[in-house]
Amino acid sequence: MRKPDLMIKDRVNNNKSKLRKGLWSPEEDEKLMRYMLTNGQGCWSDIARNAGLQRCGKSCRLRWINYLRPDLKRGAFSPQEEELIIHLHSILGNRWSQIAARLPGRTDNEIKNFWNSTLKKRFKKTNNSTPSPNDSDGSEPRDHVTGGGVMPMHELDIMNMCMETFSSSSTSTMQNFVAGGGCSQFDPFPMLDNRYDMSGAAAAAAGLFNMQAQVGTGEIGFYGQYGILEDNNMGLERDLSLPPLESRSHIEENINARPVDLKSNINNHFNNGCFNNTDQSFKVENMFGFGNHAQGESLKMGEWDFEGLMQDLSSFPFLDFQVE
DNA sequence: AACCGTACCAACCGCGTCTTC
DNA sequence: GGAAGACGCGGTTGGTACGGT
Repeated sequence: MRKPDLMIKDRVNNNKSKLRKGLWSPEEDEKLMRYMLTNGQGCWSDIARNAGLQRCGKSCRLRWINYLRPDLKRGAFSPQEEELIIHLHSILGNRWSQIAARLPGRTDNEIKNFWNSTLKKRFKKTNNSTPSPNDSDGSEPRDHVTGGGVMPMHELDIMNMCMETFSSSSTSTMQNFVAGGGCSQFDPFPMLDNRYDMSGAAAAAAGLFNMQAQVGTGEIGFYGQYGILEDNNMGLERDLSLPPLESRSHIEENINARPVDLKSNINNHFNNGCFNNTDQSFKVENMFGFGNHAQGESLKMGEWDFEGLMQDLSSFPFLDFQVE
């Protein structure tokens, strides 16, 4: 993208509003990063002001969510992630945030871009048809196939993939998953929450920072998130209809890309127990993100069909680990 | 080497929803 | 109850990278 020094023009253009637009400079990134790590998330317009950024809160929010968040996974989508995106899109349509919620470390923007730039074209080429019936505009989920008969090939692939994924983990894995939450006394990433935390027994066994929970490589990751959908032990059935968002399993590799001081800051923070998955005092609300999406609230607009949807999803063979 | 077209992606914009006063 | 501000989402834009000619 544009080099920071080429943004002078932008700066000049935006003198009137005093608010910068365009690409973020490394200095701005660092300011925002520092502020978020020190103060945590709050009102975005306050964050923008207090962090000394001449940006609107909206811009700060976007930058944080799409780029600075330590748990973001960068790089190409794995074939398994592609499959999952295709599958979820066939069900959810262009509800990128909901799709992203099931792909650890991926943002809605990233998935949206990937869909529009890659998958859409690929399907046009190979199929002369759309990747999913939603592709036409995607705003409305189609009737999904679980009740209806023919299962598209990619869904069979996903089933196979997930069966492999859980062939050695199944129920106990998911119980561990649910029981293995982290703690959070100070969380600079309230939006991320510990709900993403701990991709199951693998995490419990290996420890977060040693675990390379590569999404789509067979470790428990995003598929596992479905696993808590019907875990009634927590009495959270309804809330669990919105499974966890991203895991933090890629924090370390992202941290490594940060300036040293920030890196140590983050490490200190996490080592101080926030991701200590042996902490038995974990909070349910942290684990499941009551701070945000799944706040135990009523379904919001646009989620009206989601519960039923997920119920249908639970009928997928590859989700059988839930009820074994 | 220069040009062109395409792919990719960061960021903005507009709108709907939620929250607060 | 209504207005204002904040937030979140999806669509779109615009710039850079890259490959082909």
